Amino acid sequence: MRFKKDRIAVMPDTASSLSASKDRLRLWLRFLKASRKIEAQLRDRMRAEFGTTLPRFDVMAALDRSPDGLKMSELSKVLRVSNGNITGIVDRLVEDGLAERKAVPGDRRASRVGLTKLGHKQFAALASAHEAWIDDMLSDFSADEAVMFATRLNQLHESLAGNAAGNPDSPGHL
Amino acid sequence: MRFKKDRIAVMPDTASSLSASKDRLRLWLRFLKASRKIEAQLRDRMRAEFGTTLPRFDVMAALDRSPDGLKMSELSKVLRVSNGNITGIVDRLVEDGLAERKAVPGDRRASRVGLTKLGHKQFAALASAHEAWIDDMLSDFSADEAVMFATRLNQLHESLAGNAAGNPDSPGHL
DNA sequence: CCTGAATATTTTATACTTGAAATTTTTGAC
DNA sequence: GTCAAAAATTTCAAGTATAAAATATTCAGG
Repeated sequence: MRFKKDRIAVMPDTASSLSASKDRLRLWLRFLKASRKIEAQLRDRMRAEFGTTLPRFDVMAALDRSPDGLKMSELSKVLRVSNGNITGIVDRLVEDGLAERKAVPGDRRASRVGLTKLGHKQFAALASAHEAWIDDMLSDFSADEAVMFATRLNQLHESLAGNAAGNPDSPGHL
Repeated sequence: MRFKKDRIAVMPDTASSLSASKDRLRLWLRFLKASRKIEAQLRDRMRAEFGTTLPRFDVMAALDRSPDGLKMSELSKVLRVSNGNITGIVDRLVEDGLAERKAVPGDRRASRVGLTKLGHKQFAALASAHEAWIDDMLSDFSADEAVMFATRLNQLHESLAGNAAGNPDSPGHL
């Protein structure tokens, strides 16, 4: 005996809810598994081919699109990571000559971080390789299917709580 | 003028590939964004309501399903994280009385890790809350849609390289 | 001016994560 | 039996991540 969803009142509410809950849990576990596998491969290739990391790439991506640089707090808001975290990553980028901190004229508390010439150059190579890796890993998604899934994922993201007031959305790259 | 995918030879191959590549990149970025948002909410609730973390939960989930316990190397394989990482997480679970290491009779190198009674009890509460949180966050996915997406994600996972030889798949929970 | 609230950032403490080196124990070839 | 390879785990160094406390600076009233 099988239950069909279009037969009403055959399956009690609780049983139906339970199975939906399990299905959603399974969806999340698969989601996480795929996401981690893709991230692991990206991390390995970043390391092997460019000697860098994903967090550094994310910061560089944000800076590459901002000709005038970003303040530390802007970086942390755009990338949605903590302030203290950004400090460390930017420190290392500066040590490597890929980024620089410039004083903000009217405000001695803040500084503006931007990529150096070398930073922009390295990011261009990184971004190009990154796009190719993704294209390869997701190659069994057609362009149409990719657009469809991306749209659905965007709806999911919108529906999730935590879009704190004053956060208009879309930090751009991420 | 618009291009349609069913009109052949209208759009040169290179242009078509380029846009597919961008579509897949966008898909990946949305994917990552949604995944991170869900993880962030789970982490916050784990912390706020149970004073624990996602990595601890993952380890406990693996142990909860193994009555005889798991060796450190088995844990690290199942969860796909490094050996050294598991050592630290299990250390802290042991400190908190949630897990215990038992010697393996014939082999003084290895030990078997299992949940204590308290560990099993806490995990039951954790798992129940976790499933409810996911059910809430993914509530705009119907059961059918969840199954469909999970299937597609599984195909994606299968298609990704890195399923090292001798790794039959499916670590169970994750 | 002065003082307290707000802002920008860094520092600190703790935990997670990896990859690689080190340690201990087992096992197999001889 | 000995000894080197293999296996199980831990230790280590470096980087990533958070939350919370500390520091420094700006700004708004009074």
